Amino acid sequence: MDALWGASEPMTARDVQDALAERALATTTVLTVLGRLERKGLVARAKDGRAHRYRPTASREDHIAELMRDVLDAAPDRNAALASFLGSVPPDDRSTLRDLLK
Amino acid sequence: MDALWGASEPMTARDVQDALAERALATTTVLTVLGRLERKGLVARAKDGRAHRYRPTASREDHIAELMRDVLDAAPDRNAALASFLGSVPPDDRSTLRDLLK
DNA sequence: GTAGAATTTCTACGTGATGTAGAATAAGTT
DNA sequence: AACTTATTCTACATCACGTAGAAATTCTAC
Repeated sequence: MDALWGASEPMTARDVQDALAERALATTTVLTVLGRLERKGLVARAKDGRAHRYRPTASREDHIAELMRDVLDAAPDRNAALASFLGSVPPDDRSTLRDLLK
Repeated sequence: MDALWGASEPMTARDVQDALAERALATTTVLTVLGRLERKGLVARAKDGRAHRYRPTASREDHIAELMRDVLDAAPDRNAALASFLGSVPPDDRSTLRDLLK
């Protein structure tokens, strides 16, 4: 659905439809979904001639990070949740985190 | 719903119903939900006399951690996602993580 | 400037998850 | 055996989501 993370430029609905050509979606389907994504704040759009150009409001990784925070926010004990998270994640991730926290 | 994280002992459906007394749920409602949670592997049950005793299969924090991993697994670039996560989280959390990674 | 094509909006339908609970059934208790 | 209680099965409303048609809007080209 969010195959417009994969583009560098904002895309029109037509562009999105073409990018998802394997699925043979109707144009209205693409528009409906883009509209719903906009309502949820995941994409923004700007008029461009007859059409609109849609772009993600956050990068895919930023979006992932936001979801992770949302989940974490549900924890009554954040520290315990973070500890469990660290313990359950592959060692490479721990290395990454260690480096990033320098 | 999962107010049985809050108990130390496995609870019967009746116990759960009592714990959620404010909601005045029918007994069958509680049973239905517990059954669905069992199907999803979130709770396990063992027979105890006429009834069953239900218990969470993981602590709340472990469950949170699992959800966080599930989200992270959707990232094509884990490191970037982790970086964004660290950047978007309160400083206290970063301290916690630093300590845990020692 | 009007006909035609592209774009958008509005409405709608099927499916699956979830909150809710009744009817029927099973299983102890007295 | 009668009664209470727990469980299962079925069901319904609501919501998100994938999908798309009909209608309205808006460019474009003649």
